[in-house]
Amino acid sequence: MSVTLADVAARAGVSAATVSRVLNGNYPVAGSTRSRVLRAVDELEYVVNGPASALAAASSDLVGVLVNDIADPFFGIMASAVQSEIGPGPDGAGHKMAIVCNTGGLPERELTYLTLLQRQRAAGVVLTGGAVEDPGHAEALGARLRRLEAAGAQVVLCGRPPLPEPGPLTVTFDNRGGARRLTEHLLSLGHRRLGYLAGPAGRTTTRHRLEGHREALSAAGLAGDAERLTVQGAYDRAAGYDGALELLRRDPGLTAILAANDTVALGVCAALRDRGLRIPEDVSVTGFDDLPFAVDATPALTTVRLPLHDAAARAGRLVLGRETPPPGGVTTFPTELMARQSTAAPGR
Amino acid sequence: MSVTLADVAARAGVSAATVSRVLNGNYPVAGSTRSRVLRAVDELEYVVNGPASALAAASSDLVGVLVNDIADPFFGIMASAVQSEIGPGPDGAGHKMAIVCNTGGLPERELTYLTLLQRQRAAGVVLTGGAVEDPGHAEALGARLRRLEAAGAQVVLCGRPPLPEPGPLTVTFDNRGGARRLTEHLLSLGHRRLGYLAGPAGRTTTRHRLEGHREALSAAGLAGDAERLTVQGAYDRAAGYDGALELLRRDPGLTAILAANDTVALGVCAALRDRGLRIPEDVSVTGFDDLPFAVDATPALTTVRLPLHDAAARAGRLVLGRETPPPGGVTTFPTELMARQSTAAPGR
DNA sequence: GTCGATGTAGAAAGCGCTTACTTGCCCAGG
DNA sequence: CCTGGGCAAGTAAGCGCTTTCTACATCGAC
Repeated sequence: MSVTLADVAARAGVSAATVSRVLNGNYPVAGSTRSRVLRAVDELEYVVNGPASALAAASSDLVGVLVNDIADPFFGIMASAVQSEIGPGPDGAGHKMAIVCNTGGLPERELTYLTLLQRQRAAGVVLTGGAVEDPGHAEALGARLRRLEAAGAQVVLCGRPPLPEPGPLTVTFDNRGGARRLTEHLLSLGHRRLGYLAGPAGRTTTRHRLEGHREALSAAGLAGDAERLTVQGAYDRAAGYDGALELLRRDPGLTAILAANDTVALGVCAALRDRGLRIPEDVSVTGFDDLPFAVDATPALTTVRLPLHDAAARAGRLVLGRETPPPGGVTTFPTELMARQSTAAPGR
Repeated sequence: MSVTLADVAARAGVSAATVSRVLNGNYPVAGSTRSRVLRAVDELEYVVNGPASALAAASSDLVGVLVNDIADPFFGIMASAVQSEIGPGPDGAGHKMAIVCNTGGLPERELTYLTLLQRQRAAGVVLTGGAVEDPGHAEALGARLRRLEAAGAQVVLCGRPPLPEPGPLTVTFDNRGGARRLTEHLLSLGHRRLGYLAGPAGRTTTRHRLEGHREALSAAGLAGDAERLTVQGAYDRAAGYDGALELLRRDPGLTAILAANDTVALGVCAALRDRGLRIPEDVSVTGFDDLPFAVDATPALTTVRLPLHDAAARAGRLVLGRETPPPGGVTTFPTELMARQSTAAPGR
């Protein structure tokens, strides 16, 4: 039915072992034999049986990439970067493929997918996105990751904080510093009444950004207001819309709103506009992440750039063992303030 | 080292065959035996060896999803929809996983990935995005798809036109009708000098949208202008920016620009703004696709909504054989005009 | 009381590859 | 001229599952 190694071997007049060695290139084969085999492969249109080779070699060409939501460019960019590191390059070489798993941010789903990846005998797994801060889940997750590693998979966390030692390799962002600088930027413009839309509760990303924000406020002697003007919500547009209205209710005179991310910021802008408030004249708005659309918003969003592509590419290299990890296994990427037109000195 | 079927069988006091049958549930097993086996599975934390089972069963739990660029929400939305159909549901059941392949729109890469998917013995493949209209590539692609199908994979095209009979199952959009209605909308507002940014040459999506556009122009007796005011370009923001400037050069008095898609439209808006032109007072702008950010643009983009999620979900069901295809195998989804604030009667 | 269904479980033969081990060969050194 | 080392290729034993075929009860029916 389908062409096998043995067929190729027969055609080339060699043994199956030799064909395998030519194909895997990890054993000396004479030049003439090699070319005879390759010709036979070509003529028969032979395609390796991946499962068979994974079974025999006890490891597959598959790398799992866990994301909260692949439709969100935040994760799409990271998935794309991982894939371009592990997949076939411009030369067509490289056989690894990415299994993208949409967890929807749900802890159980995360565990389910990790088991499925172990079942596929994945060569590695990249976990992107912030982690859920539930002790129970953290433990279950840690156990699952250890089992994966025991099964021979390389685990890399990307964009989430390191797990307690000895945890998996980690590539993360300085969320806290970014949030601090963003807040300092607004403070330096003269803002004193800042609303903060914090993102979903119980996630590390949310907490780190909030900490950075409060750090800056405390340094400016505004710690008291922080509690009152912080609203939790999802990482989506609707949360931004509703959250902005809620903040205005709590303090109709606030002059700036920091959104949990760029998408939330869009919702904030829509709400402010519907309320007849101008940006930035009446209220300054900031995002976070610097996704491609941030620069196209009107006004262009002041935000914090995360080097999503670079970080995920590095995660991709680490998962393949193509890059040596730093001592401790944790790489933290800096974040950068992108001051644009959605922030200005308070005008009211 | 790792727990196998045999270990589970030993622990449950049954044969490996029985364990396999319990796990696959396609053969009668007595209730008491079944529960003994499941307990053993639990106690030993047994995880099926996917490659081994794929080898023995001659088909894996993997479904390939080819996209041009996973970082683009257009594809992200489709990938997400496919995944939610095939992957583990809310109940945790379902074992299929999606291998997302970024082709970058490159024909060779497309072929490379299809071979890789065949190598993985993928149960199915969903090809999204417009096809390249090169006869050579079309043939190579057709051959590759036939080989995949011969190898037992179910192939589904999603968002690209059907291949000549007997081609694979297809789910597609009425791009032409959408473009026609969009153009009619502008014509009915009174526009007579319309610029068109057509997207990359040699792709079916580009051609179909262009045809719809010209259809409407011809019906209005404006066929002559069409040629002159059409500019080809990429599907990105920069193409929109440059294209808009080029169109203004060709006809400084044009009153509307139709962009190849929403992302391109953002570039158009930026260029117009830089030129000091107001939207829609001076120039109306339209997008295509109705991606989430379209409604957040300022002004909100008039565009054509493609039911990306529904179409891709259907593709996901078709690829698993969970939905019976219509006779002929082609489903065309309608598109819908979303008239928003970026279009208005010409004001100059 | 015997016989064919019927329902449940086991035995064993692969699935197509990888890889440790073995073999055969050629050539340099004694 | 013989021998030992090194290279290239072959042999064959699995890898962990699925599935066909077989075995054996149990059971209702004649």
